[in-house]
Amino acid sequence: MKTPLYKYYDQLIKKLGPQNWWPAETDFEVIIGAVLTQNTNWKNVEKAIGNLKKYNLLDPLKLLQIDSETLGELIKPSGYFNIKSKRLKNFLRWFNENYSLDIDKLKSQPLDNLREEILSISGIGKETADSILLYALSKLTFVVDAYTYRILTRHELVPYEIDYDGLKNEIESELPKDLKIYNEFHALLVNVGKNFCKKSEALCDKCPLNKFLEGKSPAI
DNA sequence: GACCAGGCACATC
DNA sequence: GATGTGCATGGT
Repeated sequence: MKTPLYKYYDQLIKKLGPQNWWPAETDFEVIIGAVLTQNTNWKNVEKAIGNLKKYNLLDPLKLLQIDSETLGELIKPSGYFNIKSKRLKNFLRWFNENYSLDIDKLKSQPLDNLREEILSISGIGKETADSILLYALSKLTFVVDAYTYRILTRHELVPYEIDYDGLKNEIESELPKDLKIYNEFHALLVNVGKNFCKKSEALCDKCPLNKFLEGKSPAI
């Protein structure tokens, strides 16, 4: 017997198909994107990452070496560029001092220790940390974000009072412990959040799955 | 011009 | 422990 959240995942993947996240060419690019997309439209992040690629700077050592002001200019399109420049520098210094800028060394660490370590970096909160862990390092941890909360509360799949850890635990306990499912479910929720379940709309009226979930139409 | 976008740290009560 | 605020560009 599948849980309600697992059923919801099934409906989304059947309707929308695999999202094949994260949209990046390398694991390191995932990490940079995870910081740059904090409270920011992904299109703006793409412009910023495009600037880094243009100057061949999407590389841990090169980004560690350039000064914060130059980095800020390059990532300006993603917004909050001064603070994000510092946050990237914080990560890169930690990455260099503890793992010699070697992403394979990061991947070899156990999830719980690594999550604690990454969360201790100033500027890396829970969502950014979990995004890095899941999408760059292939660790089994679910990524909660504003879309996750909005969609699942509006569908009454979780209570409105739930917080980040509560939502994360609820989803992880109701889904199979499977990297592909964690990967796809989060990406599907972002898709639904962007295209159907918008903030300005009180209800997800346009969501193709809403009527089914309310039991008012046959299964899709 | 208002509102929104794949948060986070910090101040204040 | 909850709540408020600054950070900033670019699209709708």
